[in-house]
Amino acid sequence: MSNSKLYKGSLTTIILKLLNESDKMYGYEITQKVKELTKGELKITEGALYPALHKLEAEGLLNVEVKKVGNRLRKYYNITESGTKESSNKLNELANYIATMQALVNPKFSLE
Amino acid sequence: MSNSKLYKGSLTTIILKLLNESDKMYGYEITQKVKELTKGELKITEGALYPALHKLEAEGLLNVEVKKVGNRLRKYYNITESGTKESSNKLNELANYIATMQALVNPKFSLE
DNA sequence: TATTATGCATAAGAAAATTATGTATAATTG
DNA sequence: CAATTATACATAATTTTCTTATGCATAATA
Repeated sequence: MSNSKLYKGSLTTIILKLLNESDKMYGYEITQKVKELTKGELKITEGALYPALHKLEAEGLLNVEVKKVGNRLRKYYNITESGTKESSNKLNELANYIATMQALVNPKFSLE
Repeated sequence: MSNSKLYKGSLTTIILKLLNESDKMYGYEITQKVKELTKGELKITEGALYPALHKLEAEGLLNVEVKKVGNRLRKYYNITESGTKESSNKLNELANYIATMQALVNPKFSLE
């Protein structure tokens, strides 16, 4: 299977990219950052985000550290070495997907 | 709900776009056209394509016409008026999604 | 003659989201 | 000061959309 798949896993890419750029982030912070960067265009729902974070942690791409801030808990995630590699893979996949879709939709962007 | 969703329905967009540009196409032809335009990057599977075509027809976005070619059947689909409108919507959604992802992934492409 | 290409289809299962809840604390607003 | 909104986590039920597997049949090619 050498061909790329139809892209449907944007969320993982977003999470890995953001965590690859910052020291650590917690879930709620990610939702706010995405809202800010996309001017409200994209809203990460909690029902999607938290399971995704748990999965990435289980796969060893993220580490988690619980911190008590005031009287509330925060789970800070930071990216692991293999998470960094996967982040790079996912970003390449995304760039490839975008190029592919542009070739389909706009003949001007034909693939070489 | 004014915000765009995470993009996961590329196939419908592809089908509507191709049919909006040609008089009529049949399923197998669509798979080949996509393969050609994307230099093999994207392969539409039949398990995804045929149900998608049936759904678009049920929604009134496509019309179907069965033709016998040689000794075999082909189902030619052509786009309806509302299909053309939906095609335009889907293409806008896609362009918007791409811009959003680029803003997330590459700060250079910040949304104005 | 066997494999590959053409042409349709559906069913089972997986993946990844939405929507709906639930719990709890902190801050703001009327 | 009471009610709402924001912060912060979580899970369950459901839906959507895909992959993989299978089935049937004809035409072309090796």
